[in-house]
Amino acid sequence: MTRVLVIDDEPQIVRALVINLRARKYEVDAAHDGATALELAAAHHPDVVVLDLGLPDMDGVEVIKGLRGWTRVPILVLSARHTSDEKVEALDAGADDYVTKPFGMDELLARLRAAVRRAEPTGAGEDEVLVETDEFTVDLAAKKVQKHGKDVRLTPTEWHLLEVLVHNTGRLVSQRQLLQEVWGPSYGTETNYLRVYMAQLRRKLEADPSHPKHFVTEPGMGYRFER
Amino acid sequence: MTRVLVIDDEPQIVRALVINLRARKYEVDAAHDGATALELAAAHHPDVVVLDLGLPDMDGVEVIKGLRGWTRVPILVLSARHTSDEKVEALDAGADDYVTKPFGMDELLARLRAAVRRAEPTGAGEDEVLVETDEFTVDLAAKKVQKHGKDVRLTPTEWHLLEVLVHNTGRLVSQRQLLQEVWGPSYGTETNYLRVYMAQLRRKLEADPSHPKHFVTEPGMGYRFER
DNA sequence: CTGGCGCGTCAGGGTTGCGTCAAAGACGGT
DNA sequence: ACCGTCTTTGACGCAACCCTGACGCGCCAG
Repeated sequence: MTRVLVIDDEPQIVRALVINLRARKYEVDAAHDGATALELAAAHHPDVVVLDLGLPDMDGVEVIKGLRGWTRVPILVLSARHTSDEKVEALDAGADDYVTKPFGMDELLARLRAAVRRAEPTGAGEDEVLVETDEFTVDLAAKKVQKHGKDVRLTPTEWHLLEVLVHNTGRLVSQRQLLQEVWGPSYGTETNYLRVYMAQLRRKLEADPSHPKHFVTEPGMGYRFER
Repeated sequence: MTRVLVIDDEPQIVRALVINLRARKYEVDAAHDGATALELAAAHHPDVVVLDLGLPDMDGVEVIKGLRGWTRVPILVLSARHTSDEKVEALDAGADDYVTKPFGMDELLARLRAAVRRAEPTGAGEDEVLVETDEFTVDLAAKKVQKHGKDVRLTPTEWHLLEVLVHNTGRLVSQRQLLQEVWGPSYGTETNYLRVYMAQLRRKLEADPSHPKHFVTEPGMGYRFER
């Protein structure tokens, strides 16, 4: 059974979607704001997400990024905005499709089927949501890190950096790529940022920060996360 | 480089698409009817297809089915028809997205990026990026070298040199080419650099550095990497 | 035999890059 | 408006890397 997560703050839209989806034998969760949506997604691992960009608590694009931090689940965006910019922004943030309101239910369902269909066969190669080392654990979905069972507090930038590194476990990530993914495309040479934040990550996570086992420096090239 | 196949019978639309795509460094093929489209797709294996449903020789949906018979390449449908039925039919036939004309070029390009992005593999089913010899292995994706199972640390220049040689496994690479690829286009005669760094590579990777088996010198010409 | 050429090896010095610390600046919440 | 947290920026020491020059060896031609 296909699990759908519907995120929208307008009750009548949610109701219409839920009714139609349930009638077609989908399993449906609903959230009316971004925070609970991210929680639900982490807890239930839906097969597809329907997301309204106009949420009360946070920007819809932030929800997309939050999901894309740990999963490749198809995201179908709903929005009342017709402007090209909004669409481009959402799609480039990681959305798979963009439907403007008002929408035809038939079309939405067809787009949903298309999104689920192309995700299916890839579903076998599951992404690791929980990455463990001998001394700490990274939960990409819950955005939580534990060291010897105790929660570790990371700042947003620290987390983002960790996320990129863990996504490429074992692979070398160039300093340029790290800077552009964490700080934005206009960065690329500010390697001092990396030095500072790598030091903080190591101080918080490594057993011996001055002799890192998991956050390895490859001088002149980049950094590598080793399990 | 990403290969795009554009299928449309209206010359001005094809021209607009081709110009925009080429400007963004896509490799573009164009077909103006379904039959040649299917041929081109089979011959060139595009990474994404942009398909106008209104073709002179056959129904666009037939083109979709024809493609879906053997490939999962993302298909982005263009159409002047706004009716829900048409969209549903195309999407259920196997299309990935449906854009109605007139369309905004920005939006189309964003949808194209989204389609290409999700088709990209992550991590697992990768290309052949592992080169093995009897004594060491080179992982081009992770930028990692192991000798008898133990990691070997290479400096950036050493790695870069190795990369060029491995990319041309079995072929002779001229000293000029090596110098220009590793040190930059203004170099070409500083063969002493090569001597020093080849020696270091051999010392780190060869079983008997003074009698190299894999990093072969072709006197006066260049070097060759043999598996 | 001898000189020249190309290649391999080695070691020293200038330079770059990294880790660390500290402090100033920006931001958000109370 | 104040305060705490996070981010940015600068300075410094140290290690590693890159370049360079010198030397030895083998090969070939004169």
